[in-house]
Amino acid sequence: MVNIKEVAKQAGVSASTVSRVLTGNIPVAAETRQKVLDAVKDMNYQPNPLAQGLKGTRIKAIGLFIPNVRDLVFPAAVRGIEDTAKQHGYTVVLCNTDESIEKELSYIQNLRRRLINGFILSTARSNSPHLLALKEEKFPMVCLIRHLGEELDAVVLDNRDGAYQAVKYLVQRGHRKIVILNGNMEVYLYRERFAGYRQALEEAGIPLDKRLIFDNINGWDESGRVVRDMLNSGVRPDAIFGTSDPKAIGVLKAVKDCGFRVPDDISVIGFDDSDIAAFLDPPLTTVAQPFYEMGVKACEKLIRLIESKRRSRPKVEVLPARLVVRDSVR
Amino acid sequence: MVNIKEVAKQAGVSASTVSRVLTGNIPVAAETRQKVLDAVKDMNYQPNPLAQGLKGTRIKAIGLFIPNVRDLVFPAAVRGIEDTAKQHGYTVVLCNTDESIEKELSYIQNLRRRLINGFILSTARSNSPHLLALKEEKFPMVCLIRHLGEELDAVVLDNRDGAYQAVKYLVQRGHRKIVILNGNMEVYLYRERFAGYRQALEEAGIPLDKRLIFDNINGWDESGRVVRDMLNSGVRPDAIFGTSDPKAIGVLKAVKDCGFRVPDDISVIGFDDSDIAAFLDPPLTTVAQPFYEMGVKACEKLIRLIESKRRSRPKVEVLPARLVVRDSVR
DNA sequence: CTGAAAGCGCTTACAG
DNA sequence: CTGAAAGCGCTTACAG
Repeated sequence: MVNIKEVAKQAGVSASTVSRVLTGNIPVAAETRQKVLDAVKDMNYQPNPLAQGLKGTRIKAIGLFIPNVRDLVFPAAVRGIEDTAKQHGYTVVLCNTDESIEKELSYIQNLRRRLINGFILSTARSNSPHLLALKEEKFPMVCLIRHLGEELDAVVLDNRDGAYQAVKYLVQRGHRKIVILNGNMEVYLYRERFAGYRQALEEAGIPLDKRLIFDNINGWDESGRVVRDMLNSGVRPDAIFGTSDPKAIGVLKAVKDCGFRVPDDISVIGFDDSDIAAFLDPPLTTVAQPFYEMGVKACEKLIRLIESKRRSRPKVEVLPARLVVRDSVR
Repeated sequence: MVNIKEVAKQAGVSASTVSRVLTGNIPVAAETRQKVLDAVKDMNYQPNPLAQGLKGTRIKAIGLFIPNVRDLVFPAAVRGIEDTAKQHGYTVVLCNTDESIEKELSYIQNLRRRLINGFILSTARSNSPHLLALKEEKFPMVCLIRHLGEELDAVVLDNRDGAYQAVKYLVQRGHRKIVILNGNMEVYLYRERFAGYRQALEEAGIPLDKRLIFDNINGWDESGRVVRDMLNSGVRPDAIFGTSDPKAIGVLKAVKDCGFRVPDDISVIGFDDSDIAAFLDPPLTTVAQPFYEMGVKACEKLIRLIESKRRSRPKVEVLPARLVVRDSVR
């Protein structure tokens, strides 16, 4: 690999000059500049980012924390982030945290030292002191999809309203006995979605029924199991609200496995509008979360944070939720 | 961030000594060693990987090229890779190439200079001179899922046999008019799958029928469109073989949209056994490609390549395909 | 076994 | 506008 000295030699200038034309913020005579540019092109020279990084220049990389790429919902966001990063010359390091604090810590340990200029976090529970600590160090970071309150920049959906819209729609269609399959209530977004559920029911004068409320459910296997147990035990709801598409997918299958039709016997509604939603049978009615766009926004926000000198106050950007009506609700 | 000098000072030794105990391959007196370790622990010191990288030490990062994380099939492989990488202290940089040579080139340009120790490529078409060139430079790399012949290490499935098993199964179940929806024939793996299709038909004495063979089809939208057109034009196959699960998913929907039942009227078979396959309706019969395990294997192979001095001859590891029978074939 | 020195490939004050 | 020098934080021959 050719280095700056060899380029300097070929161009007949000093290494300093080469560096100056390449970094670009210090003026160089047009003629000299051209000679350097020619040599650079000729030798196909590219500065070593490690050396640049050592000098404090940007290494142009960001760390992305998500629970699991393998979850239906994250790839679209990841793609939005990566596309945006690439566009700005940044590289993205993927970290699967499985929502484990230990894993997060070990990634942070590993990446913190200048190998990365900032983080996008899609992983936060309410108690994340290690993340707040990073924030204290002025490490650029933005939360995506999930967030930790007002202290950190974030791009999130209006989760309460999304759930509200979903359940309100169910109510409007005449359903009253509405099951909610919710995620871990330690995660802010699930608390919000529950709040939306409750609000819609309250407005309709439908009392909360503990037997219809299921917490801390993850993914399709778990949601399927819960629904099967419920149905087998004789409970017979009008509709089931899965607070994520994976949960709704588990519901779809479990309901049919138990001999009921969707939506004729039981309506199902999801949350996410993942890529597969329209291809399910029946096509899933669900609340859209524009993952790709959210990824783009989060990444742009982060790069702005990294590249701007002064810190402005953190802002959490709340995007509107939108119900996508397909055929899984009667 | 504390650096090696400060640690040396606290431990009362030279920076050289600190470096020696940390890298570990040069002997240090037990007592000195302990002092250093104490200081390191005390100050929570971690060497700056940038500086280490500059000196030629491993930066411990790998670049992962896939067409698109958002495709159903890649996340599981990505996860296998990332888990393995993490276990070995490596970091993975995700690159979505969209099968574009230009994108690949720009990633290579960007990552080559020591920011990455090697590549995992899941992206190769048959003409990939830029990848072969990397290989020439002795850059460690391994192909995953797709490969480029014998010159490069690789972990792939026995694609021909997988397709053969699928179509043979169809034939055994009494189907004769079997449509194949195949991918881009420039991709080796799709040529192989086609070969398997042909072989199974030949063995059964069923002549190839051009009207049942569709090439260069990508993803569910395209496959759905093709199937709808075919069905509307009056062609009525016994079975449809989608050479990837996404294609099969498009088929499932299109067939039903056209008023036919799966599998009663038309059987459908896929390839991949993606996570969602069992949750489709009907659950999809498909050829399993153990993505996670393949990711693990590829990553281990790459790390071995990176960390071993001498190059051994490239080996392509071909894993056996396995048909997973569910309910989409009559 | 240990320290002082050189050097990895850059960038950026410091002179001129 | 340009060059020589120092320095980023390490590692590793070179002496001792």
